Amino acid sequence: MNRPAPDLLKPRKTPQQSRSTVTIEAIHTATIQVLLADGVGRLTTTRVAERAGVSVGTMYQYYPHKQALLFAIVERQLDLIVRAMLEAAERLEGRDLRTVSDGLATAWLDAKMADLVSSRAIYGIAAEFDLAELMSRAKNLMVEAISPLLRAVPDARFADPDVTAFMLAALLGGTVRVVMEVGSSEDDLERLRQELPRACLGYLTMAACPYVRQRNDRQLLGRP
Amino acid sequence: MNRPAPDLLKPRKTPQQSRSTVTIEAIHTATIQVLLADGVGRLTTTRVAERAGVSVGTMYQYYPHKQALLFAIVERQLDLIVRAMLEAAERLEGRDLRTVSDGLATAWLDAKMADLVSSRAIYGIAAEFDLAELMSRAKNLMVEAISPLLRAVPDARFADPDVTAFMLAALLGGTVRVVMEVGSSEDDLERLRQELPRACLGYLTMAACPYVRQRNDRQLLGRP
DNA sequence: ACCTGAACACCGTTCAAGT
DNA sequence: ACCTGAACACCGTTCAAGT
Repeated sequence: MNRPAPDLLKPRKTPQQSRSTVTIEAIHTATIQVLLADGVGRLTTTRVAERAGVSVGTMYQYYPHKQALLFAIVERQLDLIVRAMLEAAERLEGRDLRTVSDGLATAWLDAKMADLVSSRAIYGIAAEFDLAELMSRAKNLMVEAISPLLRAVPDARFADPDVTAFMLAALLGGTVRVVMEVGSSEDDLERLRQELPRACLGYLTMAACPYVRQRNDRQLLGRP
Repeated sequence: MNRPAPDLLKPRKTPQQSRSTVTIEAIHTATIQVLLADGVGRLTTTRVAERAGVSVGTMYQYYPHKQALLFAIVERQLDLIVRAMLEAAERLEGRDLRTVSDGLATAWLDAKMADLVSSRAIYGIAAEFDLAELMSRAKNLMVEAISPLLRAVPDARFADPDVTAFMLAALLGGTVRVVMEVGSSEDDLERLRQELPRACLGYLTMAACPYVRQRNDRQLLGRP
């Protein structure tokens, strides 16, 4: 509903002189500062401009709306997380199911928990404007990384690695999101940390072909 | 951040005469209509009041903010879902692990998919204002329903049913949410429908004590 | 008890005028 | 090429005046 054309979300002007690059940077960091200090609800264009030391008009030369300010921040954060997952995927290529499962789950948790404040802030922003496309892109990247990883697991075969990767990405992303949004005491986060890897392994085991499941399960019995 | 006191979200005035009850109802349905017709972004107090056939001032006698309008809708929707889950829990009491797992997953999916439009609209609203408390309450109710259910499963023992219930609720809620937010083609929803029950069972099997896992797994091999 | 709607404060966005 | 800030349109909320 009411989604702006994608290119409108990008800075509308590319810097030609060095001073404008500085301006863009200043606006960007000012947005983060205001976001952390006052929350999304109190983030106004005037406040950001003031903090950045420029006039509102200047801001509108580089960011076409208020949304674009927030968009830039979310984009950077999603980038960090996607990169962490791609690195994990590379590192885990060819390892066994349990290692892959654990590796993905903890990589995801680490990436999200690394900057709790930013993560929470971003979930706070989420529906303030339309993040669907941005999230969708990030998710596709994850699926594209996980899918071949699943194919390369030596001790399991998946009927449809693409579907499994899709579901796994949704499971990881969604579970963490809900826990963080719901308020999430330290206890809750600790539980999440313990249980997410199990959920991940549980699903993957279930999605793998049956004989694998049995084999893998016997291994698990070895180490309670 | 910047959460209004809970009681401010409720109607500030209880109807004394029958005409005000009518007014409240009119405002409520007008909000839904505007939401569905124009989206959250275009929902304004004037528009709602106009559609309800009252003046803005009247609206503010019963709903202290714009947020309260949306709050009322989300509350009703969450209520429906929670109720569906409680009923499912009652129905599943004492059944075996697989039945319980499947029952919960499909009850959840059915409740969410029953009114796709509303569900999406609600996720769209979600961060527009602070739903944390509302969501938290709904989640607690679910955990309280699931936890005893897990205890009553005859063919499995859980080390900590509360933790498992907590995680299961997060898993169900989050996964569906992410898939719906990301845009979700019909294909994606179909995949979700197929995979969520497996994820649910996978996690529960993993969370159950090992000997159960093995037993349950043999059963599964019987019916591929 | 309930309703009205002009009035107020505030915010996002623009644009004519500057360097 | 880049910046300024008054001006405009719009929206959430209030309150004195009505029935």
